[in-house]
Amino acid sequence: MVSSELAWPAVPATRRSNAPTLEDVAQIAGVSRALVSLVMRDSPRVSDESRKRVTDAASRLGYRPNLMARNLAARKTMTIGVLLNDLHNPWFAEVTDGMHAAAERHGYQLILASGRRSPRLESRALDTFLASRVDGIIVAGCRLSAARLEEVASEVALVSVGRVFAKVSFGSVTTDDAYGARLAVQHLYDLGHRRIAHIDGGKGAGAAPRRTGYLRTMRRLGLADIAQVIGGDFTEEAGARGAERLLREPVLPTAIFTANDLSAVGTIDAIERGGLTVPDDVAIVGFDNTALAALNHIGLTTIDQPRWEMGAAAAEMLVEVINDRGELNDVLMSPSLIVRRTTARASHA
Amino acid sequence: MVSSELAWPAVPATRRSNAPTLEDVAQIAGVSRALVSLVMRDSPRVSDESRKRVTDAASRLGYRPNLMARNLAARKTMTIGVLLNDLHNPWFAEVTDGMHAAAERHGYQLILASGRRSPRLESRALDTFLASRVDGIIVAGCRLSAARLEEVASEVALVSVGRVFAKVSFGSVTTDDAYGARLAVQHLYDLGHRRIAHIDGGKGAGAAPRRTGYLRTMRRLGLADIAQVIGGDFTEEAGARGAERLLREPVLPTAIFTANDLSAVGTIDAIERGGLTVPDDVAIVGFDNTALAALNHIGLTTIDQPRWEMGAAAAEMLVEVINDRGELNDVLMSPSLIVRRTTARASHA
DNA sequence: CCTCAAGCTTAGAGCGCTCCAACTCTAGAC
DNA sequence: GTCTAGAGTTGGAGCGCTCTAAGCTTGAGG
Repeated sequence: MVSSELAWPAVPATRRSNAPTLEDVAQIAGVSRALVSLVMRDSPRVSDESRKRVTDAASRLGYRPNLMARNLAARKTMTIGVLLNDLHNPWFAEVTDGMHAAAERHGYQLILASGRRSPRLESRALDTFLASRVDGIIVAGCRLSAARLEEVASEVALVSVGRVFAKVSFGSVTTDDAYGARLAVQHLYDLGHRRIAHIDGGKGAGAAPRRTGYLRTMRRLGLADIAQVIGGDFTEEAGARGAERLLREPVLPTAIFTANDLSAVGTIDAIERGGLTVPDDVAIVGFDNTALAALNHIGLTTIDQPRWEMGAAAAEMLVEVINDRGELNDVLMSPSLIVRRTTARASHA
Repeated sequence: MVSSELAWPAVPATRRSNAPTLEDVAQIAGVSRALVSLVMRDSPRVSDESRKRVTDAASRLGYRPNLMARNLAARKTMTIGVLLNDLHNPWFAEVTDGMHAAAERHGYQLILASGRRSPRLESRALDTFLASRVDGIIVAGCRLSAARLEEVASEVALVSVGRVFAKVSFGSVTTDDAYGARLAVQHLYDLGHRRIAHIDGGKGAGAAPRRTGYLRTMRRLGLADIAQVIGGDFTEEAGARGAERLLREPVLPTAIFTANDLSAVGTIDAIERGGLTVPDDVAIVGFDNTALAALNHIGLTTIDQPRWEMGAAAAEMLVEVINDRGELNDVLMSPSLIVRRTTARASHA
């Protein structure tokens, strides 16, 4: 008892944690700290014998390099901070998968943070990334102002996915939403539809280009005079309200293009409640190709965004910039049409 | 030119990065490094005047504490690593929200990682957490073996959400799935249903207790002889197949309890394709109360898991343990019944 | 026998911060 | 006037790692 009490102060006050360090491994292996460091970093300039002694000692101790110490000393972290605006939206999941793949290929790690749909929290998460000295940042579906992002971009390379900003010093990867809208309208036109309405997404992300894409295509097809935009906000509710409003009009559209899949589901619901059938009485095209659209129960014709590829492209661009091998720019990716069961040839055609 | 060349070596070789440090702030403010450190950590033992000088200098320089250096020196990170098994599943989003709230309340940060449905990647993510010396780890819906998690738990406090493990040294927070199943069956029973079938989730997480909960409740209600479990796997497809199989039987169930919402949608779809209506011919109860169930278009009666609360409870428990104020144990949370439009009084009752 | 390059290994000076012991000042108690 | 108790501040020793420059072998070439 007494001996242990006496022994207590002998424990170096400078080592509280019991996690083994490089030093410990070096001591056991009978080599210098630097050599252990080289082995840990897979340096080729280490003899096989030394390597084995070190790895043996390390595994015996259960040694695990301390990333904070390593990154601090190496002055780089090999990690990319990814700010996801909303974990609830599966769009982000697939984009993130693409980023992971690209980052991995280049030896980078991803650390994720959720903005929880709040600009304030998003901003805070970015501060944490900066404080952690990540090598680059990707913001996905970010609600922050261009000014705030500029600020961040002045400290570290940054790429925005899913949202472009005019005249900024950071990169972006987005879908060509206007083109997607054109695909939707053209598809309906090809099926013989002429009276095609659009339930839009109001001020939501991507709503504007989808709306103008719709209008422009209608004009191009000579249908400008019967183009009809109903205000919405990307919710199921909005889709239903829009459809109800259309149902009250004297002459019904034969097809509706909604700003996203969720609204499309609301639209379908309202139309069926109104006693009409989809696609026979009214054809519907959504946007985003979410899991919802793919449900057999729904079978929604929609526009697919290359989410995975967008994530991969963003990470790829960022890595190139971090390594001074490229520069940031705005990448526009092409969406594609996914035909399912909510569209069919116009009945009067 | 020459002067700049001569000047080059004069730049201290010890400062490559241009990010300002504590030292820089101290110099500008005319105080010691220690004082700046105190101000940065909001210490109360700093005079107002010094505080102002320091904060002024800091903001002038755009100083931002280096988290790696801070955590290294402080021997703690005030962060909790959260391993999400699958970003695609919105279940994780809500659980994470709960964690965020609890962590925030205690001054902890969350860093997220995605296991992307792969045990190998999950394991790697845990290694990264350990290397980053997080103060605690929460694994959500983790597919890793108990042995592997034990290993991790031996290095840092760990809590599992959504999955219990027998006799382990880490905590868990899960839903009482058996009780949820009982709620579902009892609800149907109260509506007059007797012939209640179950389409299960096979070997999926939570499938077993839901199945046994169903069977036990049927027995308790004296319906053991007409209990019927159809094999499934949590997919829409499985729900449809199960329903089709039931439709081929001589005597139909008047109600079906499916292991999750997605299967329920498949079941509804198959039943309606079979010419029957929900809920008049067959009532359906799902499980999980996902966004899918809440869609107006679907209106699924289902069992709600207190996801947010589960996340919060997990983070809360972890923080208590980290601060030596509590211990890890297994928490079972109660689900509740959400009645929507896929259940109604049995027609023959 | 000396030289030298190649291959391995090491010492030591940081990285940017925290934390503790110690120091300097008042200002009030006696 | 001395003493003491804070309050405020500081130097310096780490935290665990990387990286540079230099050191030690060894064996081939001269």
